[in-house]
Amino acid sequence: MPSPKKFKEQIRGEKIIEVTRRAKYFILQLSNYQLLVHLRMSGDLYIINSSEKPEKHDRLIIKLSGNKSLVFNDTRKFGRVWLTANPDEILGKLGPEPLGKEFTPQWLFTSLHKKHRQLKPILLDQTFLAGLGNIYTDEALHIARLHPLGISDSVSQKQAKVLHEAIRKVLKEGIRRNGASIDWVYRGGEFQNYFRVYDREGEPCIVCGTPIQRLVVGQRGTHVCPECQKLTR
DNA sequence: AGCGTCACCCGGACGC
DNA sequence: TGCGTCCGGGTGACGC
Repeated sequence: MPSPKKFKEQIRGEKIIEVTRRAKYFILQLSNYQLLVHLRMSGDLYIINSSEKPEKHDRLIIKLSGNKSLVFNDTRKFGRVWLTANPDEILGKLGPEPLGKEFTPQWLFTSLHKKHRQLKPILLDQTFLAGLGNIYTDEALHIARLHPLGISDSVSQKQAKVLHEAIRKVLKEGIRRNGASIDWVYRGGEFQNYFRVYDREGEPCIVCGTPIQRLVVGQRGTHVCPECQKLTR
C-alpha cells in the first residue's frame, strides 16, 4: 500500500474492469493497476451511497461514479489492501487453487512427499495450497481421518486421495453455507452449525462419540478426534 | 533455502 | 463493577 497521497493520485480516474479472486485475495482489475484486497479475519467490502455516514471501523473509502462508494471496513485492522501494477509480487508464490484443475489426488500425494512437514502447517501454508484456513484444515483432516501432527511424506496414495476429496468437500460446503460465523465479527454464515471438530472441544465426535480434543499445532488451535485421527508412529 | 516462530490487532470473555 | 489479561484468525518478517 503506497502512501495515502500516492494512492489517491494513482487510483483517481481508474475504471473497474472486472472483479476476480485468487486464493483469499479479491482482485479488482482497474485500467492501469490491480487493487488487491485481503479481508483476513474481520474485514468487509461493500458498496454504499456516498451520502451515508462512515462506520466506526471504515479503513478505506473509494468514491465511485453514480454517487456510490466502495468501503473497506475492518474492525481488527488485520485486512490488507494493495494497489499495484505487479500483482505477481503479492500473488506469485501462492500454491494451486484447491477447487481448480491442477489440484488432483496425484498432485497432492506427490507434493506431500516432496516435504517432510506436519500435515496441519503444510496445509495452512498458502505457498503449498492456496485457500485453506484454520477451520477448513481441521475439518478436512477429520474427514480424512488424518492427525494434524502426521507427517506429509508418510501419507499413503489412498490417504492422499481421501484428503483431496475432503479438502474439496469442506470448501464447497463452506461456500454453500456462506462461510462460518464463529465470532461477532464474522457474519451471515451457517457453516459453524455443521463443524465436525472445530471449536468442539469436549463434545462428542459425530463419527464415534469420543470427546473432541483441542491441541496447539504451529501456534494454531487445532481440533481432533483422538479415536478417528490416530497418530501413527 | 526452508522451515518454525512471533508480531500484528481488537473487542469480547474471563478472572480477580 | 472495574480493571487487567488472554484469545483468535492469516500472513509477513524474522531467525535459526
